[in-house]
Amino acid sequence: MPMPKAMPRAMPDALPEPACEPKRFSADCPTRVLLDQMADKWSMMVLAVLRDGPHRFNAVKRRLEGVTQKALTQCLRRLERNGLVSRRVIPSAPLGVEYAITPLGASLQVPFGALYRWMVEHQPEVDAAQRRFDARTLPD
Amino acid sequence: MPMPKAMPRAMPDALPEPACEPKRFSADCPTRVLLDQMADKWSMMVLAVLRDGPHRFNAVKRRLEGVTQKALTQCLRRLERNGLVSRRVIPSAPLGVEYAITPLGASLQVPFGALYRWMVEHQPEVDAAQRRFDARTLPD
DNA sequence: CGGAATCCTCGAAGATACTG
DNA sequence: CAGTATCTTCGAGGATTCCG
Repeated sequence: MPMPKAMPRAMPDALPEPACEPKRFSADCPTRVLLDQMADKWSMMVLAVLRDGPHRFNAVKRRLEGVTQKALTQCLRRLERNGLVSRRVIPSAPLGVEYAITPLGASLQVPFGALYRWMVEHQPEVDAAQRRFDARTLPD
Repeated sequence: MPMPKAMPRAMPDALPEPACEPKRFSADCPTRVLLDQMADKWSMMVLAVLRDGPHRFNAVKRRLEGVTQKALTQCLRRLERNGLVSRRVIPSAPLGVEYAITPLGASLQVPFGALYRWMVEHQPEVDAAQRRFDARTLPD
């Protein structure tokens, strides 16, 4: 599984303070690692599930409606690789793997909470904007 | 351009408070619209550029290293559709289009600031976790 | 049970060319 | 200048099967 194929690691630029000079931005900003992680269809929900305590693979899977085994495996691998989730093998009878949130993963939920609140709060505006846009473009 | 092909609009579930029941999560949560927007390679940088004031298309393009006109057009369309950016045509001589951040888009930068600070602050830990993971998996 | 390996498809990203 | 149109490529994502 050659996962880290083209992991970008350059240009510590991003968007700290209002830059007024013609500063240029590059796509391979280190913060992209996290944005890409959040972009994953299931990452945030996995973290939400694991907030209730450690879960086995199928226990997580059962709480995620419509996730495939492959997608969940990839998602958990990436969360583990980024240090947000830990994986522990239980040498029991039929085999068992337990996933748990790490302190790092738990700390992410503070800023994510702020973002989540923004999304819930402004969702009507976004929805209205979308309907306005679609009304202007589609029915031509 | 039939952009809104399968825009999900269902299941107001997400991750509000520590749910302790076997609540199930679905991928077509409304908050995905915003997460997918943030996931875009250039969205956040476009917003950062527009924070300095309105810009013409090529003015934005010049500040984004490596972006193609197609990618930038798509990105701006989506930002406009979601109500985060406004588009204004200037009927000048050779034609001109000015993009500006909306109040809604500006308000997003508050929670995003928190997230950005988390990313910068914890990037060393993420980086270390990645190196640890890769050291355990690759060199077998 | 918790995956890894394989095959397949479909849609997104890039390059190029043309236009109001 | 600010896009749209068309073609191709390429790889993520789903379905299925096999393994420790």
